[in-house]
Amino acid sequence: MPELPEVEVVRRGLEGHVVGRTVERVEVLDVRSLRRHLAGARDFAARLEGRTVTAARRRGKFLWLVLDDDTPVVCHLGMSGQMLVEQPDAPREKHLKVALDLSGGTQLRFVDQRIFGGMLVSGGTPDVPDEVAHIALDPLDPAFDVEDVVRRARARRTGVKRALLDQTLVSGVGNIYADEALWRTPLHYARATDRLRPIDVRRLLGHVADVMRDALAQGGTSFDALYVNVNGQSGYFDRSLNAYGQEGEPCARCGTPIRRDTWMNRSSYWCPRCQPRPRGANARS
DNA sequence: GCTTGCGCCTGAATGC
DNA sequence: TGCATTCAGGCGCAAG
Repeated sequence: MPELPEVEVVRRGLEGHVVGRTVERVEVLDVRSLRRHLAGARDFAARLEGRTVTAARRRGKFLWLVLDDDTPVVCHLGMSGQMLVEQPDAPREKHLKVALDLSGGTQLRFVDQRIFGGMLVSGGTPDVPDEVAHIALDPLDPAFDVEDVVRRARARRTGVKRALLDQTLVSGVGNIYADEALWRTPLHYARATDRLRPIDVRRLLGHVADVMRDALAQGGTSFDALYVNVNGQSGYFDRSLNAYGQEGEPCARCGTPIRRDTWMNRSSYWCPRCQPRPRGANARS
């Protein structure tokens, strides 16, 4: 699934291959991918056709193209979304949802098996589309304010992993990177945020940024790499995962088998020795 | 106002 | 073999 580094790789691909091109024709193959564009598929197409793409931007896992009338077109990849630039006559993917014919004879395709993602023409500004307004900055954003996040995290009465996954506190952190950053710090996922020391939160946020930067470095920045990544060869994270998906494997730090808990209808992986489970007031999951 | 949990989706993996 | 169930999880939204 696309995590923030993958979304950034996609953004760079769009910046290199889509910015400067004009949308000549829009084909919507599955309206469910436009369900958040309330005015419907026909309106979506009308708003894009004839417009030139001037920028590709990102905050957290939200991605948007800016058109030459300053309209942002928001794209979210959800769990399974892909953005591909291909020849118009290339074989169509099974889950192709939206195809944009671009000037210069290429086609931008939005492919999404599980339809958790989608596209929409947004209100708001090119810098902050409406759908992104409530999303916090991500740890790779130059304006990311660590001390502000430390303060706001400690003001909450919740568990530390819940806080990491809350997009209004810090954006771009998914289940995989939350577990990896907690392992690196190390902290148990159920530690109460209001009982953490500021230095612990600072360390945690530093590890979140490091995990993302490591993955971005591995993911490459070429469009070839983009193809590789979105085509499911996710060698991207696999090599460097210490916790996520490692149930039963020895912890790289202490050798204790990694545990897996069911948590919030998903999984949490943790080392029982390095990340001891908190008790009493220190726990909040 | 803040925190918590559900539902959206499909297909691979698993169970009977 | 074939059908049913489980699991994966980012996000918006409603309920607590």
